[in-house]
Amino acid sequence: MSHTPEGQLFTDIVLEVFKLSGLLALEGDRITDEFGLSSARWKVLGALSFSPSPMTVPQIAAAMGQARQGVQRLVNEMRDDGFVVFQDNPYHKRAKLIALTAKGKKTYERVDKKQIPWANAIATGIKRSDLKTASAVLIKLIERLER
Amino acid sequence: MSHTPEGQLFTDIVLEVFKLSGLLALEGDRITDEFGLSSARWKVLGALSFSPSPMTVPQIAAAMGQARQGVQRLVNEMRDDGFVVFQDNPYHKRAKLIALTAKGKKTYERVDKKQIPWANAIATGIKRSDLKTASAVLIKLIERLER
DNA sequence: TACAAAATGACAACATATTGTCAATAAATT
DNA sequence: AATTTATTGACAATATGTTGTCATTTTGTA
Repeated sequence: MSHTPEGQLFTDIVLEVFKLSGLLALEGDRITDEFGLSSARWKVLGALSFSPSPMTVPQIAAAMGQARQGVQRLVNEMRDDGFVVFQDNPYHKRAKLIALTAKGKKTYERVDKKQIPWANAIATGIKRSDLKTASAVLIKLIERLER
Repeated sequence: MSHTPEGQLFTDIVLEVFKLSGLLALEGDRITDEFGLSSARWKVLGALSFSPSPMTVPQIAAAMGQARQGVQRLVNEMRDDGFVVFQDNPYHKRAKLIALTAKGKKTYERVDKKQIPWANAIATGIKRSDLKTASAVLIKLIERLER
């Protein structure tokens, strides 16, 4: 048995995703450093910012595609540093709702502002349609791996 | 200042890459576990397998987009476990050449065989041209981040 | 309702990966 | 050739992330 053409292309993409993920984490650390954040913490703030309502730790972990225990540790530290706050969950005694504090919101906005010119510069000159296709393919792959 | 359409799409891709990378590492650990490997070790074997000649640790790290120290630790452990061997480098006294042992080659082939049907299944039904586009976009982004 | 199964947070162990430092080696510069 | 700069491996500290266990709480089911 050998790779189908599609299977081979997917295998190529796997290697590229690993490499790109490492490079992006490095750059994310640089961008967020001055705000007391890191790539990992930035991702948590992002998940909370995109959500219309506070989330529990397992929900954040699912959104990030990570184990809940690692996210729990990050969230605990970010609470100690004042970026998030734990709210009582009326529907669940154990699973607190994690909400952004004013500091958390403000910091995320500052990072976002700093990130914009960087993102624009990197994406310049790549066809919009190609970026859309790449994004759609990645989403499809994520869906297939989540099951 | 706000995101250009391309910049916004790139930002979406960043989040997708992070999530996909985590999911792929999980699946890679499962696939390689029975062979005494992990996603991280699999990537090292892959870098060596793709190269026509033995590589030094810094070369492997560059190919993987990672810090050399982490790769050094992996390589040292993989030598202890018999997957790779250090060869004298005629051009460099300190930087040994890392080569696959027979066990390393054989193991990589076995993992590859096990990985093929998985890759084919996941990629089935996604347009070949879309996969090609996604791969090309990722490569472009990697190049821009490496500088 | 009562009981079994799943979810959650706390804690610990371990794997992965970056950053920093140091001494030895190699490469570049003057 | 001599000196400076960069590279490399070893080692340590730290951050990130997975896995496993346990007690508690929640959810599903008989």
